[in-house]
Amino acid sequence: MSESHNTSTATLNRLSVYLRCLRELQREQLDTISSQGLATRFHLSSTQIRKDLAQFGDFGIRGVGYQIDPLANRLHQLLGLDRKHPIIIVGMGNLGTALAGYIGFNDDSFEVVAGVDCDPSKIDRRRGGVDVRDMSDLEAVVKETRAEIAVLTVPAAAAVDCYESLIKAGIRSVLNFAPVPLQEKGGLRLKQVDLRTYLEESTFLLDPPS
Amino acid sequence: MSESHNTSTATLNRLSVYLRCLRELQREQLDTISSQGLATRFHLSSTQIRKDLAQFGDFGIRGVGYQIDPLANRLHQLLGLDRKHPIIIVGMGNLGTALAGYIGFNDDSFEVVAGVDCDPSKIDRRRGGVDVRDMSDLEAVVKETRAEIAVLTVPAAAAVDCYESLIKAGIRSVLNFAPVPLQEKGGLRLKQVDLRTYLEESTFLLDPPS
DNA sequence: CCATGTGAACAAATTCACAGCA
DNA sequence: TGCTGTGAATTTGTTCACATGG
Repeated sequence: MSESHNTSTATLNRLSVYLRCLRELQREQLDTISSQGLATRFHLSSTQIRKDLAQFGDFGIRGVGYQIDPLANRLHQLLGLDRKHPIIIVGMGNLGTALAGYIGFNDDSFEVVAGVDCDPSKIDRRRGGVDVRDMSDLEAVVKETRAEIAVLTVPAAAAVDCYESLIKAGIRSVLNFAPVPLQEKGGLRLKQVDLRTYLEESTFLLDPPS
Repeated sequence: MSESHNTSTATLNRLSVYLRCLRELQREQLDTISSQGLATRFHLSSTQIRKDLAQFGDFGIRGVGYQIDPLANRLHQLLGLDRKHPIIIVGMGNLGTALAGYIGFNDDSFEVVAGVDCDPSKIDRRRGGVDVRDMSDLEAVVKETRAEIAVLTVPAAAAVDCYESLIKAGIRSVLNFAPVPLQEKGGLRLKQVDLRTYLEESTFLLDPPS
């Protein structure tokens, strides 16, 4: 019902999940689904589904549930997936190259438009299906490709500098895979994807202390 | 001070970050640091640092701060990093191969002991520095290597089946990179690392609705 | 006197429970 | 009747403020 956007990250992540669930239901030719149906099918919480969705309008039909197609369309649009987002990969090592191939594969909302690196042996070649450009041309690459999102996959030692460069170049959102905590600043969105932390979370929980 | 483990994921992730910060301070030959010092240096919250650390004992010295070496050692131990954790990679495509090289690089707490895949052209070769074994030998591989943690990097369509197999094979913790919501069950730890969701979070926030 | 450790206040997120509509 | 949408209750997490101890 509300129109202002103070949606939490947690809610946002769930919207993304809901959309994926709906896509699956669409493949099964279903027409409507109740919050309870979604919940049991995909191990979610029905109340939470209703709360999350109600933030953006009254989609549901009481006594019936949600119409899958319109709801999926609305989520698609809400998440900004109705236009193509150009992405650059910063650091075309193995991980960067793998992600370049991974993102945008079978997807028409995201496109990896370039990689950048500072290793001369990689520059001006194709890797992972994208052209690799010189890191020192970053600003030009961003301008040229209108990239909004950067995936940061450089070694830890280079992460802070690269991050600063990305800000200067006008990137608006960064997914950081380097195990270095960067700080969100200005209007820039930052998401830390920290494999090391995830593994350490596991090992703590595997045999908890005392 | 408490001895029972009901530590939240959020706290756990922060412990991992604290340890990394302490490592940096160690490289700078520092001896002690106050919660305030840590906070301003690394853009954290001093109160939260104290609350988080106090859960595991009284490490700090009032009026002084924390002794870096003992605290780092304790966190290292708490996080289970004082022994080596064998990891298998399930799905040795580009992403799996890249992660195989990435994890365990320069690290003595984690070791990738094998990859598994069902593509015959990959099986029994080395990729990303590890031996690739046949997915159908999973149980044997897990037994042999005593792997506790699995990194799941198979295509979406295969994720659920592979996950089930991992449970059967006795894996205790899974890091899932496939864009498929799996459900945590039994004593098994599950962590979703969903690139797609992260990107969609970005695009929502880049131009929020209405 | 300074910085920790912590109870108490506050804020955020989740779950409950039910009124109201198709 | 069945399921949504939502206030109210609860749980969880964070911040404040200060008593306590080196």
